[in-house]
This record gives sequence, C-alpha cells and structure tokens, in this order.
Amino acid sequence: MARLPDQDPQLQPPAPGTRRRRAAPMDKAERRRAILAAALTVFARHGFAGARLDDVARQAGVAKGTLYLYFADKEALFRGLVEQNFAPVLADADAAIAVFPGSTRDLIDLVIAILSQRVIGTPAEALVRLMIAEGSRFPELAAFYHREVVSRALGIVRAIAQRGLDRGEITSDIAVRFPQLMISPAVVAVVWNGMFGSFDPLDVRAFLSAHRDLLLRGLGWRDT
Amino acid sequence: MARLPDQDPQLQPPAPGTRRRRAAPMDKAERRRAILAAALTVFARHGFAGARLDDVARQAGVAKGTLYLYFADKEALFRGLVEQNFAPVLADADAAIAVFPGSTRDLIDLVIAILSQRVIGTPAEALVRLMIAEGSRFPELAAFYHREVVSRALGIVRAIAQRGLDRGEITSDIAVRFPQLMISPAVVAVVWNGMFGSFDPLDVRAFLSAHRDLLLRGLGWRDT
Amino acid sequence: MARLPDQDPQLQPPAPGTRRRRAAPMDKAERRRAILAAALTVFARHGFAGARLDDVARQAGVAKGTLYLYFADKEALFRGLVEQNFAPVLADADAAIAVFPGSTRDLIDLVIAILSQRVIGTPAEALVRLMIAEGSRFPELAAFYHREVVSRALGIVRAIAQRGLDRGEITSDIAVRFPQLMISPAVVAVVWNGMFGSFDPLDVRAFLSAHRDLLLRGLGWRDT
Amino acid sequence: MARLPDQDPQLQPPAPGTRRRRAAPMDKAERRRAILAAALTVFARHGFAGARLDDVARQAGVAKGTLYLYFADKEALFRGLVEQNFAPVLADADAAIAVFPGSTRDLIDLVIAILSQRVIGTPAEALVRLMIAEGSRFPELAAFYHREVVSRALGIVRAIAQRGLDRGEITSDIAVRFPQLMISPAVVAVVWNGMFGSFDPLDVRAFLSAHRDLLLRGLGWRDT
DNA sequence: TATGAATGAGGCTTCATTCAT
DNA sequence: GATGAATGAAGCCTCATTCAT
Repeated sequence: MARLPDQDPQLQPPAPGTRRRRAAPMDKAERRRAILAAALTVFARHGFAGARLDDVARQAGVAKGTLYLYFADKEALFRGLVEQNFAPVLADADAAIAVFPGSTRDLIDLVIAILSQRVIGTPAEALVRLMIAEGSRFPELAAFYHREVVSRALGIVRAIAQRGLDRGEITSDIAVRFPQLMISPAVVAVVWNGMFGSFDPLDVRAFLSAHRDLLLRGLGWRDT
Repeated sequence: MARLPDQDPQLQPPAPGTRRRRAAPMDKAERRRAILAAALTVFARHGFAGARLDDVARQAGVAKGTLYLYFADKEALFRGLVEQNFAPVLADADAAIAVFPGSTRDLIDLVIAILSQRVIGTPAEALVRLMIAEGSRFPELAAFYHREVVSRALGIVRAIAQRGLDRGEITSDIAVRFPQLMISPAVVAVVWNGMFGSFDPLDVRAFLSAHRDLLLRGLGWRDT
Repeated sequence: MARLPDQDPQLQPPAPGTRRRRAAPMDKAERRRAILAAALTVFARHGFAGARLDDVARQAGVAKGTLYLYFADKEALFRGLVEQNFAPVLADADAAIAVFPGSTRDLIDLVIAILSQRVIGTPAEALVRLMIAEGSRFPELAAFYHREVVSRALGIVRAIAQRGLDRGEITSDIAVRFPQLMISPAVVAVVWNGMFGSFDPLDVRAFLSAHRDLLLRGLGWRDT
Repeated sequence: MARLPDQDPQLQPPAPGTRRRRAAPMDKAERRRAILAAALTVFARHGFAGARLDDVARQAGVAKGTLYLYFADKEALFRGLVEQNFAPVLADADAAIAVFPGSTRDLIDLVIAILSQRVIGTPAEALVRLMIAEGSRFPELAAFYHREVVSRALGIVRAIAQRGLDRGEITSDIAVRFPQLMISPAVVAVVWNGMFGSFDPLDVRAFLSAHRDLLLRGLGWRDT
C-alpha cells in the first residue's frame, strides 16, 4: 500500500559504511521528550497500528532499542503520549478558569482562546485526532482520557454555564445538561482540518467565533 | 498487544471434524455485498492497518483468495467500503429534503431524524468513525468523501438555512456561512459513543433535540 | 559467537533474482513430517533457544510462514517433536515386551536390541539428548516425557525384573527398586556420543553388552 | 515463551527511590568468583543461549559492562565457568584416591561419597547438566571437559578396578574396559533430578548405594 | 470462479556488546 | 576500573498477497 511519506526526507539512513556516532548525550527527561515528540508525529500520521517504531526512533534520533529503555512497548509509548500531552493544557485551563472573575461571555471567549491557542494548530490537536481515531481500540486509554480530560473539561463548561445561570446572564440550562454541545464545533474543527484541511481548510477562529455568537444567543444571553 | 475480541463469538471456526459445507451459492453482487458488510465490521473495529483480511473473509463466508476477485487489494476494499456505503444514505437524504414543503423547523427535525435513524446506531456510524480515523491517511478517499458526502450534506444544510432566511423564519446567516455548526453535535455524538459509549453513553436523541432547540433560538427562529 | 555450521552447505539461499518456485505440493501429513524432521536436526544441533526457525524452514524446504500453519509457535514445534517421536518406539517396545515368552536374559537382550536399533544412532537419540538438555526448561514437557516415556519404560524394566524374580532366574530385587540402574548405561552412551563421539566414540553395542553381563551377574543370574 | 522465573525473588530490582549504594569493594579475584557463581546459576537455569548477561550481572552485583572486563564475551564466560569449576572437585578426587590404602570396596564407597557430597546437590551438579546440555555445541569445551575431567575420572576408576583385579578382590575386567559403566548411575541421577526432581525425586544416596551392591556382585567381589 | 495453503517481506522486541562518563 | 545507557543485528511471528488446484 502507498504509505504516506515521512516528514523529513533529509533524514535519510546514513550511507552504508558510515556508522552513526552515538547520539550526543541528553539527560533522560530530554530524551524521553524527544521520543514522545517523534512518536506524536509518527502516530498522528500513520495511526497506532500503522506507525513504525523504526520511524519513531529515527525521528527521535535514537536507536530502535533505545525506545525500550523508556517505554515497555508500542502501546506504552502511545499511553505515554496521551498522559503527557493533555496534562499541561488541562492544568492551565483549570487554573485559568477556576478563578476567572469576568462575565460568562468573556469566560466563553477565554475557553475558546485556550482551545485556539493551546490545542488547535498544535501537537495536541494531532493527539486529539489520534484519540478520536484510536480511542475505541484502547478502552483503558479512552477511559483515562474520559476521566482525566473530557469529564474535567465538561465540568468546567458546566460550571461556566451554571455561573451564567446564577448570575442571570443566560436563561437556558441546556449547556448544563449537555456541555458537549459547547465544544462540539471545536471537535469538528479538529477533525475537519485533519481530513480536509489540505484542500478545504476551515478558518477555525472565525468558525469558533460564529459558534460563540450562536451559543450566546441560543442560551438567552443578556447583558447584565 | 491485546487485540479487541472479534464481534460474534458464535462465529467460531467450526468444531474440528465438522466440515463447513460450501456456502449456498451467491451471485456476484450478493457476494460483493457480503464482503463489504464484513469489511465494515472488521475495519470499524480494528481500523485500516489493524484489520485482517482473514477476518473479513471469514465473516463474509468466503475464502481469503476470493476477496481478491472482487477487490484489487486491501486499500481497494476500504475504498469500496466508503464509496458504496454512503451512497444510499445520501440519496435518501437528498431526495427527502429536496422536495420538502414544510417549515425550517420541521426540516431541521427531519434532518435530525434522518441522522438518528439512518446513521446513528447503524453501520454507517461505524463508517463515519472509520473515515474520521483513517481519512487523513487516504487523501483521495477523504477528497471523495468530502466531495460526495460532506459537501453535499453541507449544501443541504445551507439550502435549508437560506430558505429559512428567505422565508423570514430565522434571522442569522451563521448557518449559511458555517453549516458545519449544524452537524457538529451529530459528529460528536458518533465520536463520543465510539469512545465512551460503553461506560458513559450519550443519549443521542435528547442530545440532538437539545441542539435543535439551541440552534433555533440561536438562529433567531420566529414562527411565521 | 561462532555458530555450528548448518548441515548441508549446498542449501544456500538462492541467488538474488531467482525466485524459488512454490514447493512441490505435499499432503499435509507429509509436509508436517518434513518440518518435524528438519526441526529435529536443527534443535538437536543448536538446542531450543539457539535454533532458528529460519533454518528449520529452509531445511524443510518451506517458507518461514508455513511453519506457523502447522505449529503455533516454536515451543509447539518442540512439543510436536517430542510427542511424535517417542510414540512409535514406545508402542513397539510395549507390544514386543508385553507378550515376550522367553527367559529374563533373552528379554534383557531384547530391550537392549530395541534400544540399539530404535534409539541409538537414530533421530530418536538426538531427541533423547535434546530432552536431557532442555528438559528442565520445559517442565510440562518433562512431565509429559516422564509420564509417557520414562515411567512406562521403567515399568517395563520392573516387570521384567519381577518376572525374573518370580521365576527364580535372578535373586536380587534391586532392579525392581531402581529400574533406572538398568538403563543408565544407555543414557550415558547417548550422552557420551553426543559430546565426545566425534573424537572418542563409544562402541555402544559392546558397552551395552558388557552392561548386560555385569547386570546378570550382579542380579544373581542363574540358569533355570 | 514462558521463561523460567529467576531463582531468588528477593533479588528484585530495588524499590524506586532507594538507590543501591555501590557494592562494597571487592578485589578482582573475589569479583571474578562472584561473576562465575552468578553465571553458573543463570546458565544452569536457562542454558547457554537462553541465559541473559543482564541476569548474570545483576546476580553478581556488578554492572553489565563489568562482565566484559573479566570475560571477553558470553562464550568466554561459559568457558571460564567450566574450566574453573571442575578443577577443585577433580583435584580433591585425585588427591584422595591416589594415595588411598584401603580395599576396592571402600574405595568405591569413597568415590560415591565424593560424588554425593561434592557433586550431587551442589552447583557442580548444575554444571554437569550444563555440559551435557551444551557440550555438543562447544566442541572445544567438550574436548577440554573430556581431557581434563572425564578421562581423568575414568582413569581413576580404571585404576581402582585394575588394583582390585591385581589384588584378587574382583574377577571381572569389565570395569577396566568400560569404566563408564561405573559412573553411569551418577550421571543418570544428575539428569533425572534435573528433569523430574520436582515431582519424582530420586533418592540419590540409596540409588548409588544399590548401584554399588550391584556392581560389587557383578564384578565378582570377594573378601580377601 | 473459488479455494486456502503457501509465501516472504516487514514489524516488534530482545539482548550481546560498546563506550562516554 | 566500573558503570549502565545506548546501540543495532537478529529472531519470532504476522499477514497481505499469490497461485496451483
């Protein structure tokens, strides 16, 4: 089958006879990050089953065996990817939102901004796509993702909506009952650009902005 | 890696000693359908790279070599899957909507109903998930899907919205500019139930119904 | 590490460019035998862990993947080896001895003859060596070997000895209590020729014959 | 394949957080002994090909690289194992027997006692088993073993037997012609307990004692 | 046309050996 | 000398594809 080309064609295997010097020493954490970064690229491009650890190793600049010093096997590498990449975004979002003092409208904008800046167009976006693609094949990982990422994110949304209701800024409780509705367009944007971005890109910022307008109106926004 | 169990444990290999008699003869079209149906199940469960043609053949009740009489290779089988399966849904939707005489509200309900009944919870849902998962790895297929399915569906949505504007039933043109917003929740519902459905299922009907309410309000619905 | 050369240096890999024709068809049983025969050679030469399935396949004249149509994995192949090779010898020995009418002396000669002709110098000899070498690493297989081969063989020896006692042909019950003593030299002969046979071969026939004499005298043989 | 568990489960890797302090300094000879002792354990359990130098290093309490300061490679380590470990037993046997003044019967008892106490049930037993298992794969080592251990041991047996003949203590020269017959049961005992010891152990002392009785009678023992 | 045994390239993983610290 | 992270060759096994029947 025609395989998607690997990213950097300059990273050819060294000419036979030349023997690659042992990689410059990194500390463990740095090398672990390098491996995870490479894994994200390769997994995002080829999917879990289609990814070759050979490619991950090459992109990370390490030998194949080295991967196994950091991750027990391919699946553990995937798990490491998920566990490592969502934590910072989530923590930041949690922190930013928990103490937010402004109006619900501004809060929604903040969430959208966080999504736009910390997820959309970043490696995390590829990871979201990867989770969507492979989630059903990794039930434990899906559960982890649900528990650690999704339900926390939805909790935040719910809290925002509830606060808006309490303040009288909005009148509908739909967002409390179905917080997924609030982030659906973000999901779609990620999926869309993954599939069609190359020939029919979606302007995510405008798209989410329109979503915000629709949302506020739909939720019965009134200035207070 | 732990592989997901195959769907129907009753489809065990026959007990040794029993010899499955040659399947009742099918004509070509029937056999092709059987293969595609089996392929949908297997691909949906394991993804493209993870699917085994052995499993497809067994589920289709044909020999492995027979697959190659109907499809050139694994990729052609996947292509056939996508190309064949969206046609009927789309045709129905097209037909139903093109001549629809009622109000925009009722039309939205109709679309939601079609989604609910013809996609959500059916094999087509698995296909959508499969496209989301593998789309970026099959650019031609993604383009085909975009051209034949997505853009047509969005065209329908756009037409509905435009008609609503023209009739004065809604006031916002957001749905004309970003028809993706209208179907985002359906996409999310499919994705959600694929990943989390086993332990936190989403009530799709209620979810889409809430979406409709939000939408109508957001679009400035007024009875005419 | 210097690896023992493979048996037949004429079985080189085919020159690149030539593509070996699909092997002449054999029926399953015949091919299974070919694989087992090759496996016996390779395992006997390199031990279980040191054997390469590549070599087994080449010697059997099949492709690597074909092995897996007949045996689930390397261990199953080893198991198949043990299970297949001991059965016939054992069955024959059982049958021959069970109805033996002659004197104990002649019976001992018969057992020695069976060992000499059916084990020593045959593939089964290599298998005995292999079991001795690898037995402790395959507890289940050792248990199988003990149950199906060793304890049956010892039972036969015991029966012979008991009959000799009953008939008054011998006076010592040592062979009933420690039948292993009767076959120890055969074991040693096999081991010896495996290790030292190439530069200090043991004349097994003379060796076992001397053992018989010693044995008869030691057991208090008297003509009756 | 299911790998045999490592012997001492208390030798776990240290709990994370605890950092094993550098081992108390050993001098070279001491460290060499530690490595050989560890190697004996690991090789005996897993065979040559199956042994992991990682395990040897861990059990010896040294780093993996350190092994290579003492032995050129895995094979040299194995060689060192054999060469080093037989020396002391042999020397002792040699010394004890060379000057032995008593009767042949007592001398036989002495040899059996040496075997029982210095081989059976000791690490040397494992080494014998290891030689039996791997001997044919290491011709040089087998030759060394034959020259340094086996032929010397058989020479001793032969000398004993010859002395018995000369003294008129025994009448048969079988033991002079086939000294292997004398030690066969010891070999079998070692092999037996390696394979079946866990579920059908052989009482070596009684076994060898019975062997001695049989032997003396078979050789025509008479008190002088 | 249909079959399914056979093929062999290719992937994951292990582990003997090296080498910078 | 000692360390242990890094290396990469090599082995087991899978599975898309072929082909003789």
